Amino acid sequence: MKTTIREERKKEIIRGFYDLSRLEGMENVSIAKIGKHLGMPPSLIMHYFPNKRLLVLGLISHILHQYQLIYKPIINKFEKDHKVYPELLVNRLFSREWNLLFDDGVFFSCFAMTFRDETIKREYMKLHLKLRDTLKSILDRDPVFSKGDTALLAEKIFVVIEGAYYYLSLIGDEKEYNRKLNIFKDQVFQLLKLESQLILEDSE
Amino acid sequence: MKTTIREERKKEIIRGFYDLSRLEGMENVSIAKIGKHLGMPPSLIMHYFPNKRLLVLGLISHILHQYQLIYKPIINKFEKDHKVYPELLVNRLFSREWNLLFDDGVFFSCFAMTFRDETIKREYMKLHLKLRDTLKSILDRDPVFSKGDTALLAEKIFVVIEGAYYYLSLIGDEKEYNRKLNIFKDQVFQLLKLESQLILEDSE
DNA sequence: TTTAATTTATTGAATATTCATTCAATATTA
DNA sequence: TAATATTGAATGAATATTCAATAAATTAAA
Repeated sequence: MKTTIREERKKEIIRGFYDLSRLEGMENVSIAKIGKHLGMPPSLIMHYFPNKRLLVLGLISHILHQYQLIYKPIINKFEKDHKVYPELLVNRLFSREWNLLFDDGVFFSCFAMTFRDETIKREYMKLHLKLRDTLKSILDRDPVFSKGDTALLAEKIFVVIEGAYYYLSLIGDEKEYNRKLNIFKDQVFQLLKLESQLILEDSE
Repeated sequence: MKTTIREERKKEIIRGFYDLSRLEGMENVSIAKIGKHLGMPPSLIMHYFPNKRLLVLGLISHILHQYQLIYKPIINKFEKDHKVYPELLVNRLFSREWNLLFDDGVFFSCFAMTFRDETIKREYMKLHLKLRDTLKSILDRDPVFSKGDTALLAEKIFVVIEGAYYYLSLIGDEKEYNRKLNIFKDQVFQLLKLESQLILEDSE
């Protein structure tokens, strides 16, 4: 276990960076602040992350990993089943229990960096492709949906999910939030319903 | 015209802030840099914007105003007509000529601030409500669509537009970009078609 | 197994640079 | 004459990063 201390410390630092970003906003977090927060000198942070960009890159991997985890329970649920129940799927795709575990502000701060850093852009791209692919494989296991273009359907579903994720983040009022959330859930539900109708009609 | 110099200068400063943000990323733009870029001392900037937050707020108003302008030609086109041609509408909603006039990186940098600043959040919210309202009023002028829930339809359309705006910004490859763009255009087209079908069926 | 050598982890002080902001003085306009 | 616009110099605080020194852990030699 040569690298155990090293890896532990790196994780600890990124975790501290994330926690502070959540509290104060990413653009207001400095290496000195992370050091103070974790009770270590800034020079130790620089020892593990030789410059700030590498630290930011580390945070982004962390964020994207966390984001991906959100969809883990969805996958697990559907891994046993070989049939997709649209209501169930929609509810899970829009479930926001994880909201407590994940900071949207940090996510979008990192996303904004996408426009100035190709490496970061690729990381985000990879995540989005993976999410679509996961949904595709869920649909592929269903006897009906697998007859259609599951990749296409996954694209159409995720564009609504992500548009909703973006737009709903602006809404403070809970009632209004839920009203709109239900609109978008219904919209995805319609996509699923329409697709299965078309497939069933074709096979007649 | 007492305030003409004042207002001109403020515009100039915000314009400089925007230009630099575009070039170097918003988080890397300081008051000193704006000053150098415009050939004026930082103290003059502080004269018009007593602190940086006010300057950022000014930039955000500018951005959101520009963003809104994107949809001006769409509105103008449909203001004369009292009929909505779905293909035409979709093409215009997804038209990206304005991409050259508008920096997405700055837009999302400002959007990220939404999570830490209620004033900024409200500004963004206002913009999004206005865009939906504009589309609603276009649909309201159409004899068919006006019989349905135009506000609901506008929500469903914009969530796709905004999801696409977000997602497509990650895609560099032009072919792939256009392939996906067409998927989302088709998706909105389907929303419009389905809605008019339902209305026409109901009225029989 | 103990010791010596070497690599890695940690510290704290110091660096130059950049940051937003202040201020008093001068120039311009109303 | 009064208000506003503009300048340039100065501020202290915060920034990322460097460096030399010490402590701890790991490896190699005895």
